[in-house]
Amino acid sequence: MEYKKTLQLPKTKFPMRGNLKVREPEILKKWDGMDAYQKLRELRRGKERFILHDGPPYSNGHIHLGTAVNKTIKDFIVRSHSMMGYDAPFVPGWDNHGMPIENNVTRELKRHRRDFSKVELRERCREYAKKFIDIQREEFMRLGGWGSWSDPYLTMSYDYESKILRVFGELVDKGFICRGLRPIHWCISKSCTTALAEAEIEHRDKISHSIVVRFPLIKDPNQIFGDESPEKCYVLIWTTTPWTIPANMAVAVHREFNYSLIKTKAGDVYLLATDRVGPVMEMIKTDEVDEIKRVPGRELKSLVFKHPYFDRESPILFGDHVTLSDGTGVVHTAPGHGAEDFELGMKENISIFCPVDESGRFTKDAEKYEGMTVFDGNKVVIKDLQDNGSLLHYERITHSYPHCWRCHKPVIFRTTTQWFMSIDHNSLRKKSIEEIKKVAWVPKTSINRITAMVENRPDWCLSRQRMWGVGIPAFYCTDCGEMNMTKKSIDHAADLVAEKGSDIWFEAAPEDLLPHDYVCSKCGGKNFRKESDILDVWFDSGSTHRAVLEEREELDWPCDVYFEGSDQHRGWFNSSLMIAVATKDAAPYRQVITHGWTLDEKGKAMHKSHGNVVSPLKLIDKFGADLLRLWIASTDFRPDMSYSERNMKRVSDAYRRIRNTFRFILGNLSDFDPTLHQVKASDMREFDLWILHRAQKFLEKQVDRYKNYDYHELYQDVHNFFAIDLSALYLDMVKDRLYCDGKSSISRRSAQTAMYLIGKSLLTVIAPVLVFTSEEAWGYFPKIESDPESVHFLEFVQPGKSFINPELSERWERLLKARAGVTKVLEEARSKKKIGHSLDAIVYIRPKSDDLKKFLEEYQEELPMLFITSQAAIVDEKVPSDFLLDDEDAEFFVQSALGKKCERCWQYSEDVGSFPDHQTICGRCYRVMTEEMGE
RNA sequence: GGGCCUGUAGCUCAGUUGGUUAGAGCGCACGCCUGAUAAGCGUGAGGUCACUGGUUCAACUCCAGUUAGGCCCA
Repeated sequence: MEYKKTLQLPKTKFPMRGNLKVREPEILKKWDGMDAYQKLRELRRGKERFILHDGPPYSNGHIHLGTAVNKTIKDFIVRSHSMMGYDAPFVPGWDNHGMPIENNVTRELKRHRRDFSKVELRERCREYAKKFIDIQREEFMRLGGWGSWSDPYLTMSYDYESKILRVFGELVDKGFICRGLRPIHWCISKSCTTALAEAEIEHRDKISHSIVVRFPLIKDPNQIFGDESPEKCYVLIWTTTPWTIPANMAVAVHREFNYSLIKTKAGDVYLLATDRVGPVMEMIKTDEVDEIKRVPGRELKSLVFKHPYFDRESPILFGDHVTLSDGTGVVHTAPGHGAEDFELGMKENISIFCPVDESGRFTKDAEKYEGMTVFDGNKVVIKDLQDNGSLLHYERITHSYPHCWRCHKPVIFRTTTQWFMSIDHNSLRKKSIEEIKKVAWVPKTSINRITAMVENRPDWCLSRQRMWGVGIPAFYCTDCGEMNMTKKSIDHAADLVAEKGSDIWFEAAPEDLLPHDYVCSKCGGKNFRKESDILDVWFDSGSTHRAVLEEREELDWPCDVYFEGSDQHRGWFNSSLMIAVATKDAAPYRQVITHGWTLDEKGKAMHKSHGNVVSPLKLIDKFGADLLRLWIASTDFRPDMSYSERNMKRVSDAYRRIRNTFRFILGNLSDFDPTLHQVKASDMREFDLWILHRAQKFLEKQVDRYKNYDYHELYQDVHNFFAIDLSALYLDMVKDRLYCDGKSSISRRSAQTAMYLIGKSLLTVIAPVLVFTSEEAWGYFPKIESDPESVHFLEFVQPGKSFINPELSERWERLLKARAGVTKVLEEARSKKKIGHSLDAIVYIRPKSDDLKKFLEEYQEELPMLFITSQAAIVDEKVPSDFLLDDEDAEFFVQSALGKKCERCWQYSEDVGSFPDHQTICGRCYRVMTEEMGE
């Protein structure tokens, strides 16, 4: 007879292999069909809210690995909180305006761009942005994240654009907005031609011209140079931007440094910092020199030098920014072309001279250089200096220099009239720092970064000389030139934008953008010109909390969490904070979590030019979204995350373990109906209660992991629980009962009850990470009436606190310790070919203490199950055996199992053969066959 | 150049206020099973805790410096 057919072997259609590439899209379709996200909202309606506010990615290009990591962890956060019972909505958003899109659009049009009006170009930008919103939405959704994808927030939506203007209006009203002449980074490349914000600058190496130049002395009222003939006296300066020489207005020294007068063999006298004499003399290749005088910097006051070739004075000024780290200790000062130079110039009432236009060409103020670009001008300036003998040294050097983050070209400093948000108005900076202290920063150290950021940031330059964005709603009176902008005029514009979009600003005539009968506040004139600058896109995204948190019914201001990459300390965390504190006196977030960057296998940043960029789309195609999600969960996101194929392999293995364990559980629950077959705890087997205790403890811990965002520890714990507690221990040992005991026996139902309770709990605990697999398994899982159609609608399920039983747990831990000795001695016997399967063996244990002996004897019945041997015995004397192990608690001996192998359960037993109608099976199986199987 | 962060077995992570031979899982090696089978089980080998110096009776843990990498800035 084929006894195999009388066993309850696992039976399930849940496939062993994930085949995620095919299955995940099916599940997505299912979710779409049931409107899953909305349904979850309804289920959680009225519950306490947990709001994660999505930072908007830029709607340009496909998603990359970093974006995938960001959105996926956001999904972990949102889903886990939803499973904790919160109403946790997720409203995704996109940042749409800005240079990159404008550049791409104009680049596509090439030279035809001039045939298009601003409004037409903006229309193209809008289409471009829309295209990538759709692309990225598809890509994000494929990752498995739930959210209001059909109704995201977009910074280019009319409502949003209108809200930007209203927020701007509030700032105007409160006095935060001002116009001013400022030196700013300026990109002169054809595609940009704009002011750049701090965040739009990247530093990279550049080859520059390093020059040392002498400026002749013209005024020396205090006789610093003494009797030296004035036409031989000079001050030395060093610069790496020769093109700023035409804009030189002064030379700066440090009060606290010493300066030397150096006389060369040729009789020239040079003024420079004492500490710089050596290096500079070496540079200009003059070593035969005498120091004829040493003067404290403060005494150099009133010296005036002459511009090397323009008829212009260049007086000595004092500046704290002067250093001795390189150069001559005397700084060439061009207030039109540098931040510190500008500040010094303002302070000392030096004219802010900026003879360079927006395309980087010298203006007529630069006289002979008019029309040249500054970078071409470099060479001409150097030649001019050389020709008139002012150039003492020239070389090319490589140094770190600011570049435009979009076109990657070097930028220049240029002083222009810009719009600013004042960071110190109304104590904004101070208040912001106070607000920072009230926010929970994760990791804790990130508070250092944001604080330093806010303490040191300059005023926010809000204007951009571009067209793809929200126009700054200012008007200039064409009669008197007065700038006109009030909260009322801005609100009027905002109303129009709400209705027609910000295009209206570019389309309509000024009078159609102003309230009726509006007149110039200064002269009463009625003719206006519109401001042509637009707002910095960081202003758009810095307003999300106002335009989204505040405006959406399902969201709240402030929100619970911002979660972004660590670069956003300077970006979104900062801009959001500025606007929030300025307009609402508080931070827009209670907690800010930052994640590191995704690096390649070697820990290097991913760059297109390095060819080490990993596409999440390719990974999904190859491995499936759940595997990508599992990799993300497995890696601590706080430092940087290093991606490699090797890691993906490791995660695949872990995934298979998890999947197969579920498959085994499902297979063994195929005949289990929880409403009919659950065994109450008091009737359950002790071993089943032990695993329920373990599971309960484990699951409680994992909820804390979710609360603390410790997904990588959760991953480790989950994997260990599956691999050790379940697969290696519990499930392996319980197989005999599941397979061989009577189908409806209480021992089997007891095991099934444990597996059912644990299985359901585990599905919920992995659900936030393995969104697809948990859903798929849920489809095969035994249900009760109240079970929802999606596992993601559940709150975290646990077997119950009543299963916590430390005393019982301690006893089973002790038994498992004995088991460790047994497996070792079995391995010894196996390696010598004495046994194959552990059921081939009987194990004898000779405890070294009476206590252990007594304890093991209590569990005599359970020992064979525990060891998966046919028999186990506690003995007082040594047992003759070649296979023994002596550990600190006991001695272990192995012999061949007694009796014959039962054909049904494969255990050896001495009663095999004693049942005439079933000659090849043991007593236990005989009873099952005759009584429970009703034979 | 400055600020902040990171560096524990091949991989991913633990390691409580400094205190006995630094842990886990995976991977790897070897073996078993063939009633979870493109599965399952067992045993075992892997670490000068980035480096150097210091504090201490004692340092992966504290301090200083170096080095490698990251983000932000100049």
